[in-house]
Amino acid sequence: MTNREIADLFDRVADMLQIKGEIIHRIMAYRNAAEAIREQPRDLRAMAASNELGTIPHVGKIIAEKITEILETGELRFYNELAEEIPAGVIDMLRINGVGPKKAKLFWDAARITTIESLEAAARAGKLRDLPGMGAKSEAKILESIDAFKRRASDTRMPLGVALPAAEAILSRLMQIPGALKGEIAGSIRRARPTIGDIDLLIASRDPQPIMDAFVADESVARILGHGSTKSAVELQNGLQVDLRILAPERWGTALQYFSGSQGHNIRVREIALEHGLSLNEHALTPVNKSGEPVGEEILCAEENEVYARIGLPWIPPELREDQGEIEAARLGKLPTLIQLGDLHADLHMHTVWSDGKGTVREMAAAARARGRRWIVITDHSRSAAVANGLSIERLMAQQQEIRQVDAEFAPDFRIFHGSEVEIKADGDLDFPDEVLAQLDFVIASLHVSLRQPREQITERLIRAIRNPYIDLIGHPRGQLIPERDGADLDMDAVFEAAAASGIALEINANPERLDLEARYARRAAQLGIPLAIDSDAHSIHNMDLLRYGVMTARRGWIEPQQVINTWSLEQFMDWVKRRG
DNA sequence: GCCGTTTTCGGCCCGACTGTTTTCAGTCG
Repeated sequence: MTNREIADLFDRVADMLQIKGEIIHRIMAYRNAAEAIREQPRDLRAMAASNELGTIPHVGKIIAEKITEILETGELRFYNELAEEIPAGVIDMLRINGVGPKKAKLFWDAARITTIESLEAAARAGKLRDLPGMGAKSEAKILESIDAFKRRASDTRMPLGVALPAAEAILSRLMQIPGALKGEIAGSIRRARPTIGDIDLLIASRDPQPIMDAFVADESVARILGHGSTKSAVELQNGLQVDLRILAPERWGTALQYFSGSQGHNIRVREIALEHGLSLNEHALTPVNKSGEPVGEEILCAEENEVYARIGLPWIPPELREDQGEIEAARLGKLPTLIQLGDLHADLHMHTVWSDGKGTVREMAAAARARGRRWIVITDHSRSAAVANGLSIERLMAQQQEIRQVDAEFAPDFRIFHGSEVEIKADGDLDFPDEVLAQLDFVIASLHVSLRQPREQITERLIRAIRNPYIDLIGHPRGQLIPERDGADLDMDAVFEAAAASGIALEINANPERLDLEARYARRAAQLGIPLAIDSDAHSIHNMDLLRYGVMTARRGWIEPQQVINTWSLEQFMDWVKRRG
């Protein structure tokens, strides 16, 4: 089983324990462990072999034993026993908005309802309203939620690349309204999660009503879900839910801290606040005694850094707030200095009209220069990428002539180098022979085909490319597409080991459909000393603006500027390429 | 079930909203 499957299994255990009415802290222990396993970049199998499962946060002796059992037998007896007791459909009901463990158990016990379908039938027949704690309104709400559940194709989350521009557009319209003092996108967008469940907007104002009214009347709104004076929620045409909260500017700091999450991070922060005798919520810090009763005046925080400062911590960048070690690092004064967009001097991966791009070499160069880059590498597709109009060796050499010519026009302030995104073919061979690669300034190798090969085969295929001294960078190493395609089944420990040994760089592809390497792998790679590159993979001049998503992903992966080769000086970069051969 | 800047036992974040209730339980984030 993969890490993700094991994490899902523990979440399922938590669901079942919740329906059984187990104490919440035991349930949270399973949920915390599941989340930590999902974020773990190393294979649990390898960690189990070297007795390292206990180093994963929220994994103690008992859960480590359960992981070992799953790895050895392919199943978990504890889960099987629970599954025999509780019908699968009862767990499914938890996915209906408004149905939690208590309601699910009630429907099961009192009405013999064990599927979403029979829940819907019972609601339509008016049979739910008479159950204890239920009424006609609750029944109608459940029907509405089942409809909404069926409308959502699955548990689809929106790619960051769709959610962020939508959020920016709405927020900028709202900020035009007089009385809107400050505005920020909070929630998982601010933390740069690659997929987004809903948009959280925050505005500081002393006159919320006109802003709220404008929000629910916004051109992108399809449906109003709630419309209060400090909090409203709408659904957009594209199905995304947007929450807007408006609060007084003197409470901005606590509110932004709270609404940025993550939940796990906030729990840790609030625990630390309590150690300082302070109870933290979105409104303020309040001095409390041991029993949690208020013993003093509210402490207001107008800025987020004041919240952290009051509890003895430096401000923590939102991209790190996942309870993945940022609290410990903050306590020790060891938070990373995260990379910023302005640190990037170069873009090392882009396409032109020579293959499947929309811009000419000259147009791409001018656009990159206008965006503050100092050099670029043109990396069109290689010959076997027929659908992408891949270049034959003859066309590659003709392209080199054009690139040298345009480079001469732009030099010395701006440089254009000649590269290629060489296909790693299904049999593991590279698409161009070494003597052709040797004539290029910088070479990327990428997987595009046969991504579903068995783990051993595809891992070996990638490692062969990594060991080729003419390859400088592996493009989008895992081949994932957001939100619909998982990455290849690669043994990432082996990939990283080979990369560290060869000195090759790995890409954080900035295209929001890729964001590959994703943050947890980028963090692991950087820890192992593997250089990274952040590239737009632009197929048009507009695509160059996607670079920011790569930077957001890198920040989420704790990446500092010097770990990324496109932050280096041109001399340093050329030295590095030359030393690679 | 996890965890330790008082602790290896006894804690474990905090509030808004909703609907059903006469003061609270359940759900959600």
